[in-house]
Amino acid sequence: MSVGTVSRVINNNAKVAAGIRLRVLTAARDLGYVPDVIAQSLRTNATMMVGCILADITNKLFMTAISAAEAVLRKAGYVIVLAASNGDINREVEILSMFDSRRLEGCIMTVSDENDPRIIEALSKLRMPVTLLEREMSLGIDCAFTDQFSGVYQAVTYLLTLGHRRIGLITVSRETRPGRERARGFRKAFEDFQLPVDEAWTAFRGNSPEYGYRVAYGFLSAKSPPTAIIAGANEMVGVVQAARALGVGVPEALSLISLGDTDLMTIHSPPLSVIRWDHARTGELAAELMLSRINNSGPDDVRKIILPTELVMRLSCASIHGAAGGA
Amino acid sequence: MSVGTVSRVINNNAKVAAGIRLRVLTAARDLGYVPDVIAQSLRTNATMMVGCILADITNKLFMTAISAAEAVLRKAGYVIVLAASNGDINREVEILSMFDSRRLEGCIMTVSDENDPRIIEALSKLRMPVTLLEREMSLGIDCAFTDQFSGVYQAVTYLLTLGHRRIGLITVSRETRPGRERARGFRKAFEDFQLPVDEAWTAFRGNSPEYGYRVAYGFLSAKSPPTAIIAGANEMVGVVQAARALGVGVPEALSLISLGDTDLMTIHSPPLSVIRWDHARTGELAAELMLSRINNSGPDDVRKIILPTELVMRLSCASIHGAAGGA
DNA sequence: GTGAAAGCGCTAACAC
DNA sequence: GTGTTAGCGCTTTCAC
Repeated sequence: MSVGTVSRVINNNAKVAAGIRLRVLTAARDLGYVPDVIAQSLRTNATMMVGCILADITNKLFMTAISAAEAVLRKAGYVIVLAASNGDINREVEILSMFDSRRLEGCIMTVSDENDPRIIEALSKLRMPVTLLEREMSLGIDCAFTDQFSGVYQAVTYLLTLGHRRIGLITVSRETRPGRERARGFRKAFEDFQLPVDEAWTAFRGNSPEYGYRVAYGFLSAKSPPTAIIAGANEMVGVVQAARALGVGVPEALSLISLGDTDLMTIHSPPLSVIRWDHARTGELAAELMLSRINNSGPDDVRKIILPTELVMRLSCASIHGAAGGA
Repeated sequence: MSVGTVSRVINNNAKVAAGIRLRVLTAARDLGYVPDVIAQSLRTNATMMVGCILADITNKLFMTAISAAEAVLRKAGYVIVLAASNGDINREVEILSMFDSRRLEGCIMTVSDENDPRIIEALSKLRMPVTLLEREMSLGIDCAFTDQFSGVYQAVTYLLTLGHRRIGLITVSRETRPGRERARGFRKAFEDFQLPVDEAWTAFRGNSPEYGYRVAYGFLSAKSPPTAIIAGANEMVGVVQAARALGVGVPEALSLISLGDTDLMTIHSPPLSVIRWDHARTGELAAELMLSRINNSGPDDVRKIILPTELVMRLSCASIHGAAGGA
């Protein structure tokens, strides 16, 4: 009963005599033997770990994706190493190189700026595969994201139809796919209505309630303020607070649409209309992309998965002509 | 320039001639050399990883603690391996043994049942140190938790003072410290008021909006329903929805106090009074306990850290004698 | 079907 | 100060 044999039964690989196998197994149990994954990793070059980098690991929407990713990765024997970047590119680069030296087999992440040369360089000289979550880069990197263009396009179109013309948009940076696509959807909706695009009420430095509050407070204090605001789920918290602070009624004086659905949106009264998508599915798909990349299965070319968004009408949007209504 | 020397400059340990050191460093940079942490780990027995197990990694309040823990662990060179148990003890045991075979150096976790023999056995034969987050066990395990007894005691006392007598409590299982302490605080408040403890309106199978909804719906449909409900932050979402569904006004007909503060509580109108505590601090302290355990610094005996809670009065509680009010 | 032995990339003890 | 070497716990040829 040599170490080789033990190894064989542990990995129940080759054919081992049933008797020996049993003896090894019982001995292992009795001794409380646990294979040392570190040593295995050194030998096999497989650490069975994938990294995840998020700007904020406290964000429920993103963590919903990570949670789903964790479930599929776990099923494949992988474990998740989680790190927060706070939206700092330097930290992202740092974490990436740390993941690299720890030999993680892949990384699912949200870069904070798709165009920053530092991250581009880091990513291009990385030995492990990366899958982007809600991000897109021209580096031959797989990604899974949602159709924020259509989401905002739909939201703006809806508001335009209700008669709104001064429409606010408070969201994340355009250095990132969602911000860029949202800006694009915003413009396109105006254009398709043959209306001049009015970007006076757009703000792209989100992602926090504080930012939402500050910007919305400014917007709503103007001489002729926007009559509707579309905001990211995080920023929306601040928007609602600003409206309340200024005594601006929803939806009579201000229509609201959140980009991303949370408990908060239905608790608000009136319940907020939202652009919604399946965060968990995003994470699942990102994990599957990752796994097939790790296993070298699947096609060799870059894969980009795009998921739909939908407009959920609740009661936070009113017609500008006076009558309140949810549709 | 031998491997030994290289190792020495990488770990800038012993004295290496400045010239050699420089040569090694530049060579390393030019070749893009990254030390293999796996090999280091095998050799030094230090993986520089600590695990975290949460029932739900989507829970913002707990992730706030983990995020803070991650920050302090990172400063010490550690990385976090995150796993979700879904509140399933078997999975907790499984994850623990997986962490063990991966040689993680420690684990910060929330067990789902402090009394389950399976987890007790697993924990007692674990080679790595464990720190409990919001949990307490009699196994000589360090823990960091908040004073939920006082929180609920304060909340109930406040409501009793306002004249409420039928008070609901919807929260997590008593197999877990917070549930147990909340139950204790509930009873104690009644006793100190010389009032019979009325546990008709308590429910201890939370932790979800759905549960909150179901229970609150039942409570509020009774012939003489509770006039106040205290509920965990998650459950509170459902409580609010149930109240709305049944047309029960807050605070006129129902006073509400949330156990745990979230954006949601201030967005609700009227803003909800809450029992609040510092989630981030909890995580920080758990991480510090962990580090000192790993480094064998600090005293050898079990350390239990208890953090305060506070009552934040907003506008969701009314006097039972008719007049609404926040205090 | 099983044992012996090499070697994964590193660190640390030991010589010099 | 620096080079040499053993060995961390495992997997995987290669003999038998």
